[in-house]
Formats: sequence, C-alpha cells, structure tokens
Amino acid sequence: MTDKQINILMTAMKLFASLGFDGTSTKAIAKEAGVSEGLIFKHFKNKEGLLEAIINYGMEKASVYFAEVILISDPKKRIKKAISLPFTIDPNENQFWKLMYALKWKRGEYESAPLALFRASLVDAFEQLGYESPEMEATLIEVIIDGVATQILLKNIDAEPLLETILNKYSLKQ
Amino acid sequence: MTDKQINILMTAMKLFASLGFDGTSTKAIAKEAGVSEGLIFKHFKNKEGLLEAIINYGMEKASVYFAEVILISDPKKRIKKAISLPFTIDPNENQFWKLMYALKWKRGEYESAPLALFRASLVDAFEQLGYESPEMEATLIEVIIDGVATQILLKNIDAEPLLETILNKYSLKQ
DNA sequence: TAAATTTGTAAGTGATTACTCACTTTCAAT
DNA sequence: ATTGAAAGTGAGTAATCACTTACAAATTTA
Repeated sequence: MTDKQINILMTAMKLFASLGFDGTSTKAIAKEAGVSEGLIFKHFKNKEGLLEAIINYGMEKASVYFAEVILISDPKKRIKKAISLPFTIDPNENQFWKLMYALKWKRGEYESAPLALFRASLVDAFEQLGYESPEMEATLIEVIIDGVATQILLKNIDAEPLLETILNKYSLKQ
Repeated sequence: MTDKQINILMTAMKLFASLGFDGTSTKAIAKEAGVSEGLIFKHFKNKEGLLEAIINYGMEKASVYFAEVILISDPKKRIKKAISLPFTIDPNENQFWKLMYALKWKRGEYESAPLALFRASLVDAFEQLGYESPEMEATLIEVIIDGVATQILLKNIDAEPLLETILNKYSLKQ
C-alpha cells in the first residue's frame, strides 16, 4: 500500500461515511483525493473493490480490540472490557465505524470470524460465572454494544456515566 | 390517500428497505407497482417526497406504540412495556423499521417529538422508583431498544429468552 | 543506459438516473 | 350532456454514473 493508495482509501472512507456508498461518486473521490478518476480503478479494480479494501483495512485494526478482550482470562474483567469497547472508540476511527454500521443494513455479511470468537469468549465468561443462560447474556452484551455504538456515533451522549450505569447492572465496578 | 397511492408507497418502502434509497430507481418502483413512472412524481413531487410520505405514514402508526408506553402510570409496568417494544415488532412492519434504521445513518433527523416524550416518560419512571441516575437509566433503555431492534431486524435471534434475561436485570418479571 | 514495468492522466464510453411534458383517460359536478 | 379537474401515460431530457482506453511520465530492473 503506497501513500497515494492510502490517501484514496481514507478519502473514500470519509465520503462513504458521510454521504453513503451509493451517494458518493468515484469522480468525487478522485477530486477530493487529488488524483485522476482512472487511478482509482487501476488500484482497486472497481468501486466495490475500493469498499472492500476499506473494510479490510479497518477490520485489521478492529480485530486487535476483539483480541484484547478474548485474551483476558478473568471472566469478570473480560466482560467489563467487552462492555467498555464501544466507549473507547478512537474519534479518528469514528468514520470507519459509521460506515460499517451503515453498511450492516445493506449487506448480509454482518457476521465475521473474529466476531464469532468474541461472542464465544463472552459465553464462556458467563458460564464460568455460573449465569443461568450464558448464551442470552452474551447476546445481551452484543445488544448493548450495538446500541451504545449507535448512540455514540450518532448522538453526542455523555459516555462515562452511561458506562458506569451499565457496569453497575453487572456488579463489575470492582 | 387513494389505494393506488398507498400501493406506490408500499412498493417503494419494500424496495427502499431491501435495496436502499439510492439503490432503488423510480423506474423500478413504477414497474413493480404497475404504474407509470410519471405518476409517482405527480403524486409525490419527487423521490425525496416519496420517502417523506413513507416516513410520515409509518411514524403515524409507530407513535401509537410510544403512546401505549407513556400512558401507563405504574413506573415498573411502564419500563417493562418500553423494553418489550422492540420484541413486539409486527413482521408486517419489519420493512418499515429496516428502512428507518438504515436511514438513521444518512440523515440528521434521528430525534423526533414523540421520541422525546417517550424518553421523558422513562426518566420519570426511574425517578419514581428512586434510581440513582434516571437520565442514564433512560439512555440505557434507549440503547437496549436500539440494540435489540438491530438484532431482531438483521439476525434471526430467539427473542423471548432474551427479553426474559433483560427483564430479570431490572427485576421486572413481576 | 535501455528496456520494461508501474503509476498516472484526460478524454471519452454507453447505460442509467431523476424528472418533465404533451397528451389521453376517468369521472364527479353542474 | 358538458365541462373541468384530477388521474394516468409514455416518450423524451440533460445530467450523472461507473468504468475504459489510449497515451505519457515516473520508476524499477537488467
């Protein structure tokens, strides 16, 4: 990946996140990135290929966060870390997640391998803690993460007290 | 609203929900609805007007659900009803909500008057119950509703046990 | 340094887009 | 029965779309 390629990628991500995939023309991307439109197709084959490159690039970074949760052995700490995830979104990566959440509603690829592992580690944690229905508890965590991410990305909510409130529900204030 | 107008509206909603607003052409809507393309513009002025008509039509129905929550005087029952909302989505209205949730990521009009009232009634309920931070508790309910709706609309999750798990967290099993 | 490969451009391409317009049909009110 | 408005059509429009292609500059390889 050359600097110019990453430049195109980041410009496209920014526009996709704010105007949507369909709402962003390759001409607009080229103009904003300061390159010719043809170069986009030379590097990324087509518009869909450009989107895939963005998703891969972002997911590579995102899987690090999932790994950080999975590798925690103490179940309570693992759950706490999982809940904290959406609260620690780097504002620089805001656009990427906005794009990802918007795409969820247009594509079937909601599930992914790293996400399945993440979920399994949550089920395991609740099992260790002797919860009644670990599967449902894991789903609830996913629900909360989805909902929190939505609120954080779309509204300007006060994140810290909300995190506290949630952690209290799980007696995780340690 | 004539039958033909509602026919156009419903057809457009179906296509918008599955292919997205930008991904659906007015020509496709006309063909699917069995009318001429020009008629769409005669009735709804432009494509954006068609979308607005869909949103208004759906929101009129949706505000009934919000009202059902607000009118409950017992705070515990009110909260329980609020949490239950996304679990009782009529499958016939599935497409409408899919469209609404997809649109959230493209438009600033996330907030609305009935939604503000709904939130206020939740804050009030938590205040009555003596919760430490009613505002944050209300936000958490919104988060859960958002997250549950997302999971229900995009995945085929087992709704009932999840609802049970959530209600348990609030000691609302009555 | 010569050749070959990669990087980049600018001007196209046909297809599709939202939307218009001149026109016809339907139909209720006088 | 006549009129006038509303409902409905379908061919057309300019603009925009993703993408191609012929060519030039830059960079790497031999």
